[in-house]
Amino acid sequence: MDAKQIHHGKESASCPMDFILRMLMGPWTTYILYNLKTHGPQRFGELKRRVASISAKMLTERLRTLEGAALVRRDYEATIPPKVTYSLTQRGHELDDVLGKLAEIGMRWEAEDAALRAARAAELKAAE
Amino acid sequence: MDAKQIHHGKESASCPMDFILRMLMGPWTTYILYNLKTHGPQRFGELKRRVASISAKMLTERLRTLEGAALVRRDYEATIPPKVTYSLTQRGHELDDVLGKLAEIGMRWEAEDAALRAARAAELKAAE
DNA sequence: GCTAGTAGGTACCAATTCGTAACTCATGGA
DNA sequence: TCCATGAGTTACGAATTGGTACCTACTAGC
Repeated sequence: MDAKQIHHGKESASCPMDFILRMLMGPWTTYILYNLKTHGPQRFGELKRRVASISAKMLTERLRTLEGAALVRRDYEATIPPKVTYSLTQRGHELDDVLGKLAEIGMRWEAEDAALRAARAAELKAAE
Repeated sequence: MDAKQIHHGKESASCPMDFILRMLMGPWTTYILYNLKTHGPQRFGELKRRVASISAKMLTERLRTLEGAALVRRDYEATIPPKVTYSLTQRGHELDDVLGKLAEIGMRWEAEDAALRAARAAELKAAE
């Protein structure tokens, strides 16, 4: 799946977070993880409705990747219609802290930037 | 630069880490941040030699993006030949903790996976 | 009999991404 | 005179990505 990543020689050993970041990225991954964390285990359709603009193809692909990385568990019940529930594994929950910190920093920066923009706008207004 | 990210309605507000993750990703970003953190401020060529297989184009583009996000500072001296030094900003250093934790988790998982593979290999050997 | 819902899979298509190779500018050295 | 250096920029081209539309199987409801 990531053929271009074969290049690195000695550098790869120095950056073990690379794998995780590659996992967390992709426009939808954080939404999925976030939803599974805050709303608990969910079925495919539920998840799809929550992320709204994601396509079924993408959601499937992301979930399969996350499953492959052992961050998400897939429970399949062969009822009719079938019922598939996704939940975070223990490994998935190990990211809670980091994701939380990331969210906190993101919000702080957003607030700082908003304050800066407001200050600049006030400055401009005072100057005219 | 990220035109596809306009879609989200109410969902975007619930995931402020999305911006940061989008920043941290891209095959090279973590290498760059890691190098600037561990080896201190560096010139373009130095950085390029450390990351080895990155192209000048990509390095420039990533550094510009990081600069735009205020994670990296660019100091340009118009000598001949020119001298450009890159360093982490305060904001860049705010990621130190998270990146460290991510690295720690990544290494732990790598070790766990290696142990698992070793166990499976031993099992196979015992079975034959 | 027709449609809707569940959980996807598949084919195709357009856009984006990333790498490679060549070019820039000014100077100092062989 | 030609080449190398530092820090890029630009053009081109191939591969990857992600979206849309359509297909599956099965059953319940109208």
